[in-house]
Amino acid sequence: MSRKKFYITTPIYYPSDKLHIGHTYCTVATDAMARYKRMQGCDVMFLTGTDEHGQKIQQKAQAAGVTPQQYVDHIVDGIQDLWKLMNISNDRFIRTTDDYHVQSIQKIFRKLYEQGDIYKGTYKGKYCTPCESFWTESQLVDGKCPDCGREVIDAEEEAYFFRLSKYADRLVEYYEAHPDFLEPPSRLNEMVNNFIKPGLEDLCVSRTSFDWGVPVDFDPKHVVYVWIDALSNYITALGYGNDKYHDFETYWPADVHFVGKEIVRFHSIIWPAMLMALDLPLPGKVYGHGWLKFGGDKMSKSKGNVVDPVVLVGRYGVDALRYFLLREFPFGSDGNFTNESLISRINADLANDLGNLLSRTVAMVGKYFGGTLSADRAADPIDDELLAMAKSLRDRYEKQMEKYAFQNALIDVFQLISRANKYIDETAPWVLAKEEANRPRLATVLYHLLECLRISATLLAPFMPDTAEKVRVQIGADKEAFSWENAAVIGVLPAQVTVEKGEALFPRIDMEKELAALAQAQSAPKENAQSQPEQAPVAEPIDIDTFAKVEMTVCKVLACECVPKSEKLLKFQLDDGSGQVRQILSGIAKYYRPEELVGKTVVACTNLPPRKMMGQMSNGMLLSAEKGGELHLLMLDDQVPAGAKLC
RNA sequence: CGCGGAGUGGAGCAGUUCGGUAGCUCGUCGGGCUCAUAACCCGAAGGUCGUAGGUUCAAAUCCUGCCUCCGCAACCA
Repeated sequence: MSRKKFYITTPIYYPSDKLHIGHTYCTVATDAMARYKRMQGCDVMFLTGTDEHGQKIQQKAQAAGVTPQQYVDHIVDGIQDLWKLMNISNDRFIRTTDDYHVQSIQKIFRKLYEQGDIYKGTYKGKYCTPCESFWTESQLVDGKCPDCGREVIDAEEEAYFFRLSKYADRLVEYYEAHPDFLEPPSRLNEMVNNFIKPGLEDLCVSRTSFDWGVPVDFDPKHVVYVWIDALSNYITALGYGNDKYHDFETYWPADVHFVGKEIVRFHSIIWPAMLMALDLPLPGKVYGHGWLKFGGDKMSKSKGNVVDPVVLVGRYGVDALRYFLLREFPFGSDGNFTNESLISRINADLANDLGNLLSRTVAMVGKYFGGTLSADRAADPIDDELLAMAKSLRDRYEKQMEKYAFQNALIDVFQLISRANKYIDETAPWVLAKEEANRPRLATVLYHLLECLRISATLLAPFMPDTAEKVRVQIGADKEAFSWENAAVIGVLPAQVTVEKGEALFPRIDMEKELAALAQAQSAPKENAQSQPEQAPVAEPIDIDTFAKVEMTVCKVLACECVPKSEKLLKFQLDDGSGQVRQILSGIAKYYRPEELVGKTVVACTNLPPRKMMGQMSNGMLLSAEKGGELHLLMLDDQVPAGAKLC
């Protein structure tokens, strides 16, 4: 009988920047799942990789003065280092710049073209020749280019399209027949309501505006756009359309794609439609996990609240971070990352409960038996509850893992750990140790504790591989004792087991000290750690002439009102000293109420091209100052006259 | 009426599918123990489950209205 296969993937990440904790989260979850399936005896294929093409990379490389290939090579090195650091056990790592992938993409593209699922069409739009930009009808301002205000002409750009619309009905049928295809279920509603119901449009799958991509081999001025290039990685990495690998038959379809919720749409609509077109089976499941926020805010570079996994691993170790990520947050929903919660998890669960249980158990075997348990036993009814819990843990854990409920699986394991700590109190080994006659009973109690540690550590191994190994060594178990089968059995360790006292698994952390240290480590720019070519200077230096081009005019606020249906915009009528009323829209509705601004003296940049927002014209930009989420409109003394120029 | 998620003891969450004594972790207070990483164990205080109605013998759970918060999309020049 052949082993059951299990194929699991992460998204392929876009190496235009350093990866952060969100990518780490997804990859760690995938890794835990892969390790769990391996432990169960499955033939696992765990794939991750990088999506390296596209305009953004090309631009970044150009800015850094290197070739796109050099640029991505450098970043990908960093990503692979990060996965090594995080103890990620991926079986394969695909780069969309790998030859075999490129070759496959060309074949896929050609096949779809030849069978009519891809057709050559035209992207119609308005073209502004000086700006070399395409605009849609709705983007135009007064029928003119929104950037420069000049005339635009009708123009067409040649492009290839994928007949996505053709598959809309089949997709809906598929969702109905496989309600588990996309999880959590709320995400499916979102997809159907937002994208399928309004009608699917054919998808533009090639570009001519940049060339860092896979060329269409029969029409080389086009490059294949991200949809086909990136999504196909899940099959090209198995050898579909190439000779590099030969296990497509073995592993496809994937059992599950783990993806962030921002790319659920691509994986639940475009990817299945592509597979239908290729006449291939669809993946078993797409799981859209949530995002990690930081202190309630979305993480973003500009807010400076990006959590760097490397810093955390350096301070607390890989396993602590891996555990925290999967224990603290329900996999399907957004989670709020805070340094406090991280430290408190480590202290409460890993140091106090697990680490301390190991430490006290091993210490007692040492103290009372010289490190090797004697073989005599004496059972007691008080053991029953603990043992029942230990024996049944594996099945409860399995149920949660099969649902990708990592959080609940870990909670189950720690219930046993807690119960074992309580068992020590109930049995009071230090009392038993006082009378020689109690030795069999004492040995029994300690043996039970060691067995609970063995079972717990076995089941924790997918989450904390290194820690499980440390526990194994300390409790004197051999590797076979840590098998999936043994995790549901009591009595696996030899009766006369010999323990080996070791270091504390997780030293307790001083919360206050660490918070201070972390705040510093995370806010201080890591100048030396930044070896990336993309490190741009904080601001590009400009000369005085460039600066002088900016016209800043003092204006009086004549009127100010909210823009209907807009959360952010306020509409200003301003006296700029010209005698004409100038209208400017500004995204500061969150910070000011319109009536409080009337009559104020403000500064506007007045030589920006006009721009349309929410259907209204804006002729310039009001100056304000922002830091750390606070914003203040620049206001001058009311004696400054309207029309005065800043210089 | 753009789409979606969430409101449960001081904090963070589970429970809502298929109504039936409101649960977990942290924190606080009191007690116990000494094997252990000032750890562990027990107990207590603390919630009319956002709000107003409705269905029901019974609602955190089902239905309706409303309020608040948070994402996404269109607007942050």
